[in-house]
Amino acid sequence: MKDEQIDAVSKLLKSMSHPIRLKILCLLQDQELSVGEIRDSVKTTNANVSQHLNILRSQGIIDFRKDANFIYNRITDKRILELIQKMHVLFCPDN
Amino acid sequence: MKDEQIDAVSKLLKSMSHPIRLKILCLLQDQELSVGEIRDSVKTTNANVSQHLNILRSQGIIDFRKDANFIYNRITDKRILELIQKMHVLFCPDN
DNA sequence: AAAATATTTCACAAATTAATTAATTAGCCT
DNA sequence: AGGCTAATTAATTAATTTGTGAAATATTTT
Repeated sequence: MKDEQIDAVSKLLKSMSHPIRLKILCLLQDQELSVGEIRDSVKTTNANVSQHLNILRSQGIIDFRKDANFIYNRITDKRILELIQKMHVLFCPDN
Repeated sequence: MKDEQIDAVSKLLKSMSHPIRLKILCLLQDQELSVGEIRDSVKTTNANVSQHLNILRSQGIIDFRKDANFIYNRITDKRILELIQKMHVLFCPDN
């Protein structure tokens, strides 16, 4: 890896390396979820989820669509899906 | 992933997500290197490399052996090797 | 034993990250 | 329009991370 790539990938990893954000990504693996649904799953405040979502959005990892006054989030980058699957295989062999 | 696994994996990712540490891991993919060799490659101070190595060691990602007054470092966890390879395929398709 | 080399440890300042609360925006419904 | 719900933004504070330089440790060499 070249230095630029190192920088880009480390930023990506950093944005995935917070437990709340990693959990969000896991939840979004196979479904889209609203901010409120995510908030309930990760058990924190609305504002906190919103901020974490923003970090993932600014990295281009997730995208959202608006429906009424709900915002549905989903993973846009297929490479992230692959990476999460790989981590699952490597580090969570049972289940 | 269960919550405990989420926590464990996010710690792992966090330790890999600093550019210096990611570069160290890339360098150690196929060879063992002394602290000084790593210092030259990543262009920082000895103390800084030493501290980053400690973070990787305490995560069980790398190990070292002593030879004279050199310390040679290598990756111990094969899963880390696989993960790095996957990231390389996904995010650095050319080269 | 002293000097030199390789690495680590320590203490500190600067920068970044994270959670919390309150305020704000946006869209729906009656 | 006014009230309600969903989500975001902003400001503040606490905690963590990072890099640096100096001192310490360990081993080799002279």
